[in-house]
Amino acid sequence: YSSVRGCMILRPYGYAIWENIQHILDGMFKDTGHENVYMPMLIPESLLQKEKDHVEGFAPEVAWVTQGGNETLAERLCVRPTSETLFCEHFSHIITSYRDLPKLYNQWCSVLRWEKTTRPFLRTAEFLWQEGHTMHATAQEAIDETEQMLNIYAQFCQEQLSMPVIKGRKTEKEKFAGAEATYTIEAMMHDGKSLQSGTSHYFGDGFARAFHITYTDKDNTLQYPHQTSWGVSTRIIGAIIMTHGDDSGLVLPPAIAPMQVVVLPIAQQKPGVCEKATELQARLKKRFRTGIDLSDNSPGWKFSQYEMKGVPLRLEIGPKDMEKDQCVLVRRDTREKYFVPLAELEEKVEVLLAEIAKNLYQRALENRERRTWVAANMDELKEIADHNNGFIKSMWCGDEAFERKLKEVAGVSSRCMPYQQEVLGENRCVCCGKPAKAMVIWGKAY
RNA sequence: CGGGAUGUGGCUCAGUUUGGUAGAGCGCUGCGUUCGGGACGCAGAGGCCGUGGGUUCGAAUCCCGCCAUCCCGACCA
Repeated sequence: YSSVRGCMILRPYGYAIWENIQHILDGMFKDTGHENVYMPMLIPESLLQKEKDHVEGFAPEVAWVTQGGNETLAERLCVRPTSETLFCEHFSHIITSYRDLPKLYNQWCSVLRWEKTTRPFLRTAEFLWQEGHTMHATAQEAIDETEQMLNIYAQFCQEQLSMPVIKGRKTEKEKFAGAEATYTIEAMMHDGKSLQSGTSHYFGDGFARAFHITYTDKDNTLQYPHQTSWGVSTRIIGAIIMTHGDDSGLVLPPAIAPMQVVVLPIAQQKPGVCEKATELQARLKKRFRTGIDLSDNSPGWKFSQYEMKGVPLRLEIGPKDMEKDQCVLVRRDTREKYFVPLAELEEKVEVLLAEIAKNLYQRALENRERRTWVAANMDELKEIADHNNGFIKSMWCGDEAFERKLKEVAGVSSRCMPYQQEVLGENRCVCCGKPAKAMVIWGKAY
């Protein structure tokens, strides 16, 4: 934390993780036709007020700028908690014809929310994120965009972060302020608590109407465009820590690890060892993010240090190895040791990094499956929730009152209605026994 | 925002009950010996005891306000 309440400092190693995440995601956004822009950090109050649900949702947690220099401002400005309103105002100026659509914008920035309770990474007052904002001619196009971006997030989490996620839709109670529908990827942490790891919203034309964004269609009729927004934040770093970490510290997925391999000399005072270690680092650097530690800390200290930092692979090189023209590779996830002929080093590193990514995914998936239950009625659900953290699947009639009730009696909230719906038991609501509308996953959230 | 707890070298904490010149371990600096799972010896540096006020001859210690952090709950999208 910094000296400002709830605000976190990202030091180089942590920021490097974010940069790697940014780089991969940004590529995925651009591959699907999105362009980066930058909007101001400040929003005039009148602009924030334009969409009723939106302002009601965010007003309690925005910070205000009321003074510039020595002058009190005629209109106060809020520090953006999210930028829908700024994008909408801008869209209202630049969209006039169907030829102007779609607009596929994204921005990387930080936002500020005056949270009552903060938690490092998971809920900080200011946090880094990307927010995509898009405008489309038709509802269907916007719905497809919402889904496409959710799929990109899910793919990123599963393939790059080795983090299984459940794609689904949020209930009315849990959806974004001003959205018609909110979609989410829900991940389960090591301790069974769930974390919303990314969201994608479909707005319909609600904001467009509030901000008077219109375009002329091919047949010369005035239309409202349909809108989406979607975001992933530094919270995802918290998700990585809590999905894969163990008692020795971080375990980082190779794709985003600032250092994929760390080269550690053994008996480094012996002639040639440091030179050999440096040479191996230089070799590996051509293909992998590779670090080296030539400090005079003991080897044991270094082992612990880089395990704590979650470096996926450790390379040990000492006099005994040099005699045999080999080195030792040790995996962070399983701590397995491999004696590797130097001629095969790059190939072995490549294979092991891929195996680590796969194994991390499997482990996380197994943890999630082990902690997933089905509840047929409220008593069962409470019984499960009282003794476990995890996902509880059950049928639900759609009544919001029951969401509040379950929060009250069992401490769980609805995480999502998964895309992959199932019909459990006799398809009756877990609370009232009436015919159900959807299967919901309940859980304790961070 | 409610209930509870805590702020003392970089970190973890003792000292506060019973007011009397600020302590430990780790870390840090230098030198030497070590080095295949968090090495060791010697010598050093480092603190307006969260902050503002009050009581007192004297406050880390007692009283009041504020700020921050942690746990539980509410809020959260």
